[in-house]
Amino acid sequence: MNDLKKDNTEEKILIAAQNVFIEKGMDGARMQAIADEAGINKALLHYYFRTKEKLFNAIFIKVFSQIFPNLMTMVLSDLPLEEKLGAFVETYIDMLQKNPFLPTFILKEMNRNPDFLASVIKGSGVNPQEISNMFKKEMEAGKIKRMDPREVLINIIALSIFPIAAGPLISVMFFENDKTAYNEFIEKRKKTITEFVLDSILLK
Amino acid sequence: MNDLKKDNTEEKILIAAQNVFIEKGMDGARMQAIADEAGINKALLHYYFRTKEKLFNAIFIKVFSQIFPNLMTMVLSDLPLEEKLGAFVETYIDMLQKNPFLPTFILKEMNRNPDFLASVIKGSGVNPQEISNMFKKEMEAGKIKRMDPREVLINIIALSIFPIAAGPLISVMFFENDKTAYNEFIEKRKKTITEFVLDSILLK
DNA sequence: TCTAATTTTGACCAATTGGTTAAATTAAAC
DNA sequence: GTTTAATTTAACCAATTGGTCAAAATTAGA
Repeated sequence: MNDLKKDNTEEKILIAAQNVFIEKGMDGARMQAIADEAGINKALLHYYFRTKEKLFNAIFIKVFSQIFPNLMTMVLSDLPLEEKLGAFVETYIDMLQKNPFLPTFILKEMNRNPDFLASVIKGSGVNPQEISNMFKKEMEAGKIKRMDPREVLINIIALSIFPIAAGPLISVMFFENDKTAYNEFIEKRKKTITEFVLDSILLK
Repeated sequence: MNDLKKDNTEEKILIAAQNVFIEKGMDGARMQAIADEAGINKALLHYYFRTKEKLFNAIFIKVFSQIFPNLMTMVLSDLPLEEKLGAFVETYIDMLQKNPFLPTFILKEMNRNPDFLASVIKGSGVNPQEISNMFKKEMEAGKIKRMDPREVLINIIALSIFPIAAGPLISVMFFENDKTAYNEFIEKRKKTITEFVLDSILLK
């Protein structure tokens, strides 16, 4: 058997499936559309991934690992908090700009199967405890205000994700659907989110 | 013709459709499921709303008006900013707790038809300009920091909506899927979001 | 009460969709 | 080169789904 050929087809399928699933969701995605985008026969799709659900699960796992990128390495770096936060927000929003449908996809499909979600999180290597500990240390060092460290993290993520997930809405409501103006707004947020958070948590 | 009966059936359909659409989305929703939930025949569904798309559009408009509740009246009240913000966050999160699928529904289905989205927003009576002006006045009065007023509003909404939209994720990652602990967390946020925002924007 | 309009229903339909199968093609093993 | 196994394809299938239709039931109006 030629591994090269097999890997190639499988890879093509995974890329195509990710595109279609992220845009249309599980229910809106069509196996035929995925086959077309991969440039293969629909039967071949079922040859590699027996059912739509199995293919979807594979994609969900793959996508989930992308949404929490080098988050952990950043948190564990020994940069000062200000720079750490700035770097995180910037690369995170960068990634979201390239994959604007990603947040909504996760948020929507997350509710499909709670047990599966739990297993995906466990397998993803994301360790919120470690991030919380990082913030706790900064609190004990008197650098930032005492508060629930989970809340700090969730606030940062919320401020980063929401304006992209709600892009079309914000674009229409605040920028008369001018995409350039909206993109500039998001671009600026790479800096202002950090300021906003630091102004709130830093002990002056 | 008996208006009472007609209104009753139509109302039953609208309620059932809202439940099904919000949980399953446009693609995942089944006309049969809506008919069942409304306790009527599927043909009757098509008698009142000719197509699935027409029914969906009616629901989207209805739901959209719920997600920005008495927002405008709150903004226009002459309470001091601190109380205004506190009241908004509290009632807003209250509403979201009762309709946890609502944000994801809007975020997902928003991309289906941009023109329709724009028309819905225009018709919804939400006026972001007026809210921006309110923040601008507070800036000119030297009460809060000078910044893009749109950003203030979006940050408040992001901090309120995201932790509910991402509920299952947060529940698993931070609370070992303990719903009670998660709910307490959200409950506390009714206060802490306000503090978080005020700490950041207030001029001390 | 009788009639016309409206509302409700059950049976039905065409199109779509996920999935199968058997045959054909390609690659690997000997 | 022949055989064997893996990959790819075209044709097909059963189930689901949005939607229709004609008849039945209910209501309104005279």
